Amino acid sequence: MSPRLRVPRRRLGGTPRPVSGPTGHPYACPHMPLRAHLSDIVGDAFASLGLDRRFGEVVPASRPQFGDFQCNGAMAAAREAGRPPREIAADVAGIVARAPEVAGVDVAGPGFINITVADDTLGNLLDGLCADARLGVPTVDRPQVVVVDYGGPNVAKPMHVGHLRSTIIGDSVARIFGFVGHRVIRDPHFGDWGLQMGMLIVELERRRPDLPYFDPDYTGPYPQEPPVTLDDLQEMYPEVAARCADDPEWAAKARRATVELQQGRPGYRALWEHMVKVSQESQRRDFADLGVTFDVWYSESTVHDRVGPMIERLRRGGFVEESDGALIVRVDLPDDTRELPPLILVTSDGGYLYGTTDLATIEMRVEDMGAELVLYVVDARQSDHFEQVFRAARKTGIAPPDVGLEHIAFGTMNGPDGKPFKTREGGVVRLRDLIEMVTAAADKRLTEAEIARDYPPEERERIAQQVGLAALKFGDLINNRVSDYVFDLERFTSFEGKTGPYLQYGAVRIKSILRNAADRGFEPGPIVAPTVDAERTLMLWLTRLPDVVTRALELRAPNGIAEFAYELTSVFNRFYERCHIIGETDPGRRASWLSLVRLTLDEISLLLGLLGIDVPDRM
RNA sequence: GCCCGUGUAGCUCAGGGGAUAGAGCAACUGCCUCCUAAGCAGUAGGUCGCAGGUUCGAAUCCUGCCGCGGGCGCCA
Repeated sequence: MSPRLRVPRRRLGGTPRPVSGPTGHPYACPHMPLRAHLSDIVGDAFASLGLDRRFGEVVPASRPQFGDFQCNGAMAAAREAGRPPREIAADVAGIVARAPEVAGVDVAGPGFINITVADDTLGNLLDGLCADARLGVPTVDRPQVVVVDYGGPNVAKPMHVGHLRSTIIGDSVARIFGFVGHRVIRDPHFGDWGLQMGMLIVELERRRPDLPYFDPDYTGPYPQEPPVTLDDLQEMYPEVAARCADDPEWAAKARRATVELQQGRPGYRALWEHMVKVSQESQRRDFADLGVTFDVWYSESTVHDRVGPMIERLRRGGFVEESDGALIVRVDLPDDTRELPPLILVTSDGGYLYGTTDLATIEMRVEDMGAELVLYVVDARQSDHFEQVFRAARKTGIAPPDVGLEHIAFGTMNGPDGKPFKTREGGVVRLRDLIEMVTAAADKRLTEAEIARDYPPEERERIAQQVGLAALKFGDLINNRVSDYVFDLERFTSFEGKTGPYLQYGAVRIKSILRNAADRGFEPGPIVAPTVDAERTLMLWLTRLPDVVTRALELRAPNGIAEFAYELTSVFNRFYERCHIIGETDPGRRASWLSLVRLTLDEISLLLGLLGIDVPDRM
């Protein structure tokens, strides 16, 4: 079983309510997309034969030589109708052929209904799209407050390639939700309250026992200057983590320090503030360089003050029990086919775990932020954790039934050996280094391109950044979200073929055409019926945007958008080769083409925008 | 052991009931007196892990098996 991605559905056998929020999306729809319109026409035909109109569902043709769209409903309807599918198809085709939007209908094979759209319908439709700022994409009729939790930086842990996926996918998902009209709140949800803090405290104490943070009797003000740099922290963390793994005594020390920090020991709190600040400064810079922004910068510690009352309320509600000295919420269900451990609220030594803060964070998001849907863009390996947290939130009423909680899981970035990616030295690749590598590669390519010779240095630099980031983001987003994939630096620094720069290049070509046209005084005009195959194909593809965005929204997955953006660009490039716009002597056709390519530019820009990728003016 | 994910061209990956399974890279052949060649056109490359089942139709859904990755009470 287990398909990869599909429209969210009930995932928990026997869970009283689905984890997902309502995902139905009746749209307030100003421009009926072409495919939906044809489905209506064909659906009417089925209905007039006394059959379910849903058999009329039309999809883009799988074999373009037979038509623009196809309907496979006749085969499906055959049993119900008690008639041969080809007969049904022929009847439907006869009716559909009368529609003015339809230029031709054929029945093929066992009962495929192939539809060719009328050229003037296509021209009119595209001309209408030019006037629509949303390019045909409807907004949801019931906007929701959607919290997107992504990025996942932790104190002291440098951002590495693992953070890339969460950051880029989360950013794109947030953009998609925002574009269709939801009110999106982006929150990186810093990890600043867990055991890693205790580890860092005891490690620093081991190295610098003289510092006042560790003296319980010290009362005076603590130093303003941070006692550690980010480099110190990043060097300390792996060392102490390894020691705690080997030595139970150190692990116990770290847990004790964590509890004392959480309980407010002044020296630890002062130290903690320094460590948080030092880490965040660098991480904000990384996010900024990726072009990724957040609306709030909350963290685990943000909800610390509500943890106590929350636990008290859960205790009174009878949701909590004690087990081996810890306070837990049981989340297993009678018909589970596996063992799901309870959520631990308070450890046996009095500390809070990230499940505790996650639960309190849901409470905050619901009560204070008005969240109706929360999306957690986090590594698939944490799916059990979210299952526990979501079940606990449902069971305790912290998440009301109409609030959606979804784990937007993604696969691991592996090395060539199929294991999570590591450098040759065994370390992780830092995000910062990765950004620099792709930028350098883009700069190199720019040097090779003659056209960039006379660009001002600042523009060159900006182009190199935009192109490098495009390669990086597209290289990740083109992958299916839940699949693991192999990290290949060559792919991220390659600018040919199915890459981000290929899309930017297509868009840049259009900008160049539009500039050249303007220089010659050529104005865009009404889009008219196509006269060339490549032009017609481009038009057809341009009508597909709404379906693509809708599907990406439903799946919470950007790769369909990346895929379509590539295909659209590819279709444009064929048109570009075939039809020379500036050289076109028929003024009406030239004006139509100018509008067509401008529309193409708008669509590519929109799609790239949803992926978090900018388009330079030239490259 | 139980649970989750995954297996498609030499490589990296799309596609998840519909016609002859796609793309990029790598290989090979062409195309810059013409809007940017980061491009375009073409050739070659596949028992969709294996075996059953459901269906008019299966890479896609179901069952079993095999390989790989991951998770499984006080880490995040």
